[in-house]
Amino acid sequence: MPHAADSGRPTMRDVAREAGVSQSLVSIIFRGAPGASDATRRRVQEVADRLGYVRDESARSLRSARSTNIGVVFQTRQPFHSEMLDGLYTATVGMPNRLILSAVSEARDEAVAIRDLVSYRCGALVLLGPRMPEEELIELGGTIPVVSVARRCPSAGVDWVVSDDAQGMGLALDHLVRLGHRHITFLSAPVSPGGREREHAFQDAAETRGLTDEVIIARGGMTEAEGVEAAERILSLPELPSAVIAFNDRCALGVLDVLVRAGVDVPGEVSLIGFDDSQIASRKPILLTSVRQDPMSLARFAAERAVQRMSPEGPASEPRGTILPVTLTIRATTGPAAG
Amino acid sequence: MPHAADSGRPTMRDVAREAGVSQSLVSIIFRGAPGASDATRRRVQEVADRLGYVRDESARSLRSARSTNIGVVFQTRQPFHSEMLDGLYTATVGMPNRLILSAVSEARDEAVAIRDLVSYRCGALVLLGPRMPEEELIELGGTIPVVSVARRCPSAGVDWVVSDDAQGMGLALDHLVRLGHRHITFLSAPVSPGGREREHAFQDAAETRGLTDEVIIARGGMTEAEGVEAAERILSLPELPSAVIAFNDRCALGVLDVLVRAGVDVPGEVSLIGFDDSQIASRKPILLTSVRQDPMSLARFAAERAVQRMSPEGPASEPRGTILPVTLTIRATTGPAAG
DNA sequence: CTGAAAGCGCTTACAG
DNA sequence: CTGAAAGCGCTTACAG
Repeated sequence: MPHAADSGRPTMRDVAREAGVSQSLVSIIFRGAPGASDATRRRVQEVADRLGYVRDESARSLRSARSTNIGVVFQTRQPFHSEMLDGLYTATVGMPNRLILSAVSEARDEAVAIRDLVSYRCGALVLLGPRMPEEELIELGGTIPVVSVARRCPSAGVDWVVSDDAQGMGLALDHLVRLGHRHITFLSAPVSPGGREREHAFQDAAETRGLTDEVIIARGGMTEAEGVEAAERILSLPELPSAVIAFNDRCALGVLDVLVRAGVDVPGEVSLIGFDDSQIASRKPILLTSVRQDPMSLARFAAERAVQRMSPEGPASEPRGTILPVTLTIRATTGPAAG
Repeated sequence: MPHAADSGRPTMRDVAREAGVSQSLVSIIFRGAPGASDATRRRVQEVADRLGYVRDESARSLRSARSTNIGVVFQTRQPFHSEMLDGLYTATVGMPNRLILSAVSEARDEAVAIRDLVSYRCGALVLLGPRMPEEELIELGGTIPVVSVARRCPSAGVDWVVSDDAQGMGLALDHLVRLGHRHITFLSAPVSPGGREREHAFQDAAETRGLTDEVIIARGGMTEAEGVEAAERILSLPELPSAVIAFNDRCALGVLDVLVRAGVDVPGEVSLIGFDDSQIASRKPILLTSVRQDPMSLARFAAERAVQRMSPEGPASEPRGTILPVTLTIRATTGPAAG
């Protein structure tokens, strides 16, 4: 009387029967475990393909002693998150670990996204730019291995990987100073993940270079719209800064749009630098000079660390925080200071 | 000797023991099935929350007679897909159906993305702008209920939902004609999902309005970069068209960037219309006139149809294709024809 | 390699 | 409501 879960999908049992082997052997083959000859592997694989067999992930995951799934929380509408997703998929090609995605969007907050991943037996979580309070992040890290990407976490229980904002700011400022700029405005986004760090990095870098009095920190943001507003405020000033560093590329794009339309020559009158070096930065005719955070490296690191933490042999205690180097991609929005 | 799957996560059994009820009852409560008083529901829920219980989705999904999971294939780097993801999450709030995401990216093709969803026991698939050959799409539809979004499929075995391109083109052309435009260029993207339909819609709409001789179909594309190239070709012509309709907003943005920088007055010299009315279209200072495809409506329809097809009582045969109406959002890139 | 077995955490009927 | 039971499709050890 029980059920009729019969979706018609073939099971391992079907493959085994059809190939004339035991079900255990099929399992061995699909897990890539030792215990089958190459010839048998090929034959069974062929039968499976012919039947259209797809291993049931729910059953595998339920029965497995260790979970090897990596849960990924990302935000829709964040192009940089999309690039990191690409990187995560690339980084896990050929690995037995599967990526389980969970999006944060208007109708779905981070807590729900995380709970969903837990319910799918993820062995570790990769959180892209998590926005939850720090206490919650730390608490979560006590439950399950967590890798926070693009946000630091001062706890021994949470791994994190960020780009080197201090280095990035140094590169940006050195580039500008070399071009003769001194009146430089940084458009900050203190409420975003990693926003405070980037602001401090700017302050420190300016100080080190003796620019403290000539430098301004102004309200920016992490979206194009906020960049637009910031640019409008800048245009209303009695004097334009000679260079602007934006919190990220999206903000820089908003600024650029407004400046170009206002007839401001970029970089003739104002130089502009973004952060991320996202796909759009390299696009003609934008050609934005930008501090390059490599989404691929961030993703690869996050995936590797997640896998390490899941495995029993993994390093249980090791530096939890990692800072990846950045580079400056110089394009067409920076040039010699006017005058 | 079996395993040590003990992740420490509490199970239904733990909740039952702690709450002093049977495991069956906890299951009833978590499924929202009848058979428990409100008071008991509250009490058990409290215990579950206290223990940090999260229902195991692998087990639920494995044991359930019918799968209610909706698998979603989307493309990273497609902002419109992100908007539809938001819509899908919004549309499924409060429904028992869960969304399982699977991305198509550089390192991961559509076939792999789909296979992954099958392995997670999805009861139906929602494919955003599928790019596979039509035969494969039809074959897939024979295996599992499929809803193709933004691409038609002439088969009784596949549901699809698209925006009304014919209506959209009509709205766009009427708007332009009313403003006095006759020399109108359409930037096409024939290889993209739904690309051919949109091109035909333009041709038909132009014909209906007696514009056949004054209208041009040129190479466009679905990315900003292709829009940039198209705009550069347009600028090299002896005479500018009086209006341009782009395949989508991304293409239109590339065009707009180039025109603005070339000192072309938009809409003074050239009017510009996009398709999608994506978030970025409404952004200052872009303010792109665009044919509005509502991602929310597309998503809601896709989710509802997927649920219908999964349920045994669902309409087994009904119109499979649905065309949703569009609107024209008029902003700042369209104006009276010059002269 | 085979074969029989246990069991992951649930859902699902069923008798009380 | 309870309680005992079967079983989803796998993984995992174990004796042969």
